[in-house]
Amino acid sequence: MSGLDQMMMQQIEHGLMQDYSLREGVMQGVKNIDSGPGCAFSTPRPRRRKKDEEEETVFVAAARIGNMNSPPDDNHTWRKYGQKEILGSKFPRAYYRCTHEKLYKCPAKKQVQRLDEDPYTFCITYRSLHTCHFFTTSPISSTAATATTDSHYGSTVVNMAEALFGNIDSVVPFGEPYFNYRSLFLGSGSDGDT
DNA sequence: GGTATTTGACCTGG
DNA sequence: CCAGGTCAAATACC
Repeated sequence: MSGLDQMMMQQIEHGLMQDYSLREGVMQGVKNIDSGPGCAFSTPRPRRRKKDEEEETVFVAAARIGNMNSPPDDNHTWRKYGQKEILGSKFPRAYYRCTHEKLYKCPAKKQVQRLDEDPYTFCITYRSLHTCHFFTTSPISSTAATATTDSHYGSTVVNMAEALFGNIDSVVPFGEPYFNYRSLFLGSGSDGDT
């Protein structure tokens, strides 16, 4: 098994995330949710919630030029699977899942909530870890992937390796300039904005 | 025709 | 019971 590899991936992804987060000027706050009470599987719908999953809340400010209507994209493709209006927020919260969730069993999910205080700022909460780290359309995993005969993926793996080794700039073309980010926490009430 | 997105309903947790 | 989260069906766009 490539458990080590997976772990490495996670670390790398984390680093990468921080990397691009810094690029965009993002304030990052990681909150690990840990609940003790275990849930029995008696329910007909084992919809697990509050596990030892990792939750990363990232505040990112989108540019006020054009794409402010949509949150900045990371190195993954997301498919919106729901939207709900959150109490206390003027804007609805969007729920996204990895596009390749079914292909690569990528449990990665993210919630995008626009701050009512700053419509230009998005509160993106990343949940779970990505099994598909880069390449929105190409799979990862050297040979673990189902496609082993497709030489097309060969270059992908190489690129990935380069990305992992620090050549991320080559594979992560951030063409969207984000600026003007504000780190504000709603609910704190300690913000003397007058 | 296929895929992604949209909207409502349903379910779970607090 | 309320709020939040997820799924499913329908629709729009590619």
